[in-house]
Amino acid sequence: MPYDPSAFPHFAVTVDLVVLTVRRHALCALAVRRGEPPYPGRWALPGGFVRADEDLAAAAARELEEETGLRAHAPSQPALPNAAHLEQLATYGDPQRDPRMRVVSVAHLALAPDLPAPRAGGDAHSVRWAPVDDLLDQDTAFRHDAEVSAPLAFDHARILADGVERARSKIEYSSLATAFCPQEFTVGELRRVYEAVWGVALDPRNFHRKVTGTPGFLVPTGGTTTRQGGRPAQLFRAGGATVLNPPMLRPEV
Amino acid sequence: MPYDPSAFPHFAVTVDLVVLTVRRHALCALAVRRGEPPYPGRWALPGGFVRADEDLAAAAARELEEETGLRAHAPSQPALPNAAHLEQLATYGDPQRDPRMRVVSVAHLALAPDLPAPRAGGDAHSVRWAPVDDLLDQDTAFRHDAEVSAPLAFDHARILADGVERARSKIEYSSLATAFCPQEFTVGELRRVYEAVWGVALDPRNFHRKVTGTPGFLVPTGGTTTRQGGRPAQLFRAGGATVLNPPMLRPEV
DNA sequence: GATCATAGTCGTCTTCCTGACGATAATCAG
DNA sequence: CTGATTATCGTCAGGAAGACGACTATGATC
Repeated sequence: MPYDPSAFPHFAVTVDLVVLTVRRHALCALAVRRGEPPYPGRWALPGGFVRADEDLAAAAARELEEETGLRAHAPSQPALPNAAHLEQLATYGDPQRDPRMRVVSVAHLALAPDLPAPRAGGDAHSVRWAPVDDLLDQDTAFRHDAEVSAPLAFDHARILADGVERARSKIEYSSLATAFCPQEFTVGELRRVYEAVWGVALDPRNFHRKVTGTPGFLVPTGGTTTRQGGRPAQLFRAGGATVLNPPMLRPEV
Repeated sequence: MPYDPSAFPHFAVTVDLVVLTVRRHALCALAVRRGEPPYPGRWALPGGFVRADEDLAAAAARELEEETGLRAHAPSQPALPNAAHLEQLATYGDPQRDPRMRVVSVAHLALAPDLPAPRAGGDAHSVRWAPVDDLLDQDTAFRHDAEVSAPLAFDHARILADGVERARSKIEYSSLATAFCPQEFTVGELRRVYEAVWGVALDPRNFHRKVTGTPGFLVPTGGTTTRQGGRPAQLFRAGGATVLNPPMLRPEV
């Protein structure tokens, strides 16, 4: 096929990952500390170059596995152990976003259950889960937790904010919140996911009525657990339903 | 800034446009006929290469204006005449999607009011509005309208389908349907937009109650019109509200 | 000019869903 | 045994939506 390679500009293409999980009642994102310029020592989202013969989704899945050990699952394969939800988020291509060269980044959003510990690629201190509120808080100059005292590198604060907003809105009308839970979970655990992602308190009784009354959302496994304390709670798996109609309503204030 | 240009692969980056409008009770998309290989003679979405110093949104706005004369308006400037809603849709980067080379396409979605006629770049026959159902119908071999008898070039059928689905879902919970209307419009005209985009019939009385009862959605201009026949209808402009809560419900079947 | 078709607008009624919240059940820590 | 904690069921009032009747104001037709 004839074409003229000089007839159009060349770009580097990367994938960046917004990997979210819920830890200790807080929505957290995976952050890596940069070792090299630009922005050495600053925290950034994990990511990397797309390879010459690699699809965008494949590149995102590869980066996710390299950083966390998590496998991405396609919508068709819903219940692998250690599998995370992965979807494309948006693409960022401001000409000035990387001082080195023209880079277009295709950001992806991954939602994962709480993991024992982030698997560092090599240096255990170079990757961590950080509460998104800390990462996005611009006014961190006087925080005593120096680990997150500078804003994210590049335009990653913007990307993270977009990913968080996507997650917040998407759990309203889809069953995506179950992606934050282990394979078997209780209604209370699912409720705490909503509470952490939205930053609100939900009425346990109304929440229970809503999720157990939506056909196909939850299927009971028969087991119970007391891992949250209190009365034993029924265990559920995510049902086949992917859309939630009518949606879960996010409280106003 | 030191870097090694051979350390990562180079890509061509394009923007492709899904430009939607409502004409004669049908949801239509802008299609251009390709003159050169690959896929000569086939219909495709408008689009083109991103320039070396151009932001993605700017490239999409430039292509939109080149093809239609429409200006894109940012969310801050809601009511320019001849302005269309423009937003990023998704990015497509399958290594095989263009047989010539590795091309990553950042697709954008534009919603426009019905236009008098598509402004061709040069050849008036090379650009047209086509009903999306015709463009997406794979089984067009025996249609007598030969103009749309072949599937769209590249992966543009997939992109168009994604754009249509985005529009269909987004008018549920936002005031985006007004982007398909002229600056002043009636409740009935707005209802016909929903009916065309969703392909359903809506009850005029319930629709009227819903849209006029949602604060900030519509503001009356004081005028009336009989351009639809029948009793004169009040004219409205789009109000400041961008989200629709509770949403407009799309009928089940 | 009377009649009719068309489109717009206002109400009513029933049903469903939600938010608020009382009450009961089953565990663990002392 | 008592209290704290969490889970689960039930009740009630208010709001929103679907179904649909009724009326209004125009242009078209006879």
